Amino acid sequence: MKVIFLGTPEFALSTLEMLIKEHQVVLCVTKPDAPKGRGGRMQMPPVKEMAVKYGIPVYQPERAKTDEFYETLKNAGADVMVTCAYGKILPERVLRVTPYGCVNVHASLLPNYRGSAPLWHAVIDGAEESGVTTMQTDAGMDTGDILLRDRIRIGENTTMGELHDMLAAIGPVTLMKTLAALEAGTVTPEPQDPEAATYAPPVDRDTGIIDWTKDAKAVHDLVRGTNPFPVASSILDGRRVKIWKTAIACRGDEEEAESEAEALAAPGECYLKDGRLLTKCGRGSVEILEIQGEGARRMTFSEYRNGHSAERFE
RNA sequence: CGCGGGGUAGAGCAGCUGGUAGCUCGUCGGGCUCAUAACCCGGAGGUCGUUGGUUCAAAUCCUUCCCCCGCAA
Repeated sequence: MKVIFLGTPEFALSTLEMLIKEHQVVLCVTKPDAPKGRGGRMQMPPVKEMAVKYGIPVYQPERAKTDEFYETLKNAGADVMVTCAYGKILPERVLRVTPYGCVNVHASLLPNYRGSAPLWHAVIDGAEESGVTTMQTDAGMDTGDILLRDRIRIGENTTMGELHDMLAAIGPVTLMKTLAALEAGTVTPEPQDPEAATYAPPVDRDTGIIDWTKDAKAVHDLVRGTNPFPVASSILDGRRVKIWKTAIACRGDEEEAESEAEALAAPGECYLKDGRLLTKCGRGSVEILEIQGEGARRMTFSEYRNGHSAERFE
């Protein structure tokens, strides 16, 4: 089929590449170049880089609600539009410029985690499974009828980055099945249950600030759910630090009770137990495995402690 | 030219109002202990990122380049 692809970040690359191989991508729509990284130099979105590499026309409008946007997509003469983390809501009329409409590849099991950051929230919430959903895009925020879903399990220590890679790997597969089924007319769009919907709002640096009064599991989930971006952070003895990796040392529940002394410790307090350097949480404790101070590289907590005090997180 | 921090023993840091370097951990040797990421004693290990300069003298001041990182986007 002739396809218009709309996507922006790295997550969309595997899907775009598969489309290029299996179908004919006639136009790539992506967000405008933006200043990025240290130095603030302009950089093109990952999707644009790939499109350029394959010699596919690129369109980078600021807004999607313009006549120009509508005309451009309509004139592309495609059979179907595919969106994958494009980052903009498409107007109703645009969704109808191709015979097969628009198919969205979303990194969650809809109706769970509608919105822009499903990967992050699934891990932060401690969800045990996730997956990829393809849907017939409508004018809402990930509210369209579901076409196909593929599931995967999320491990206890899986990071957001790892989940990203897993879903980026199956996304193209789910999409190919979806397109084939659409063409063959063998798929029945299934409406989402609005009552069951949950939302995944954008994450920023503040999302990663650790609340040590929460349970060890919640702290650990936040750390892995914000790795490798925006990364969990806290204040340790007055210094800002990033916390890249933790392990649950003690859940503090019926299965894994804390000792009396531990239960009384203040949240955020660091202490040694059985040769391990632990940090007290609201309930239970975690072992910090990888930490990073300002202006420093990532290192183990033991290394960090050689040159800094490490009494208590705030 | 977006703002800013940093590159000093194997690791993490201090020293940076100039006079050839110190702490913690590790490591090696010895001691002590039922035992401990315990403790005690002793040793090895650094041309202080790179280039040039100022000076009687620079890790410490100025300069070139390389690398790392935080913030903001």
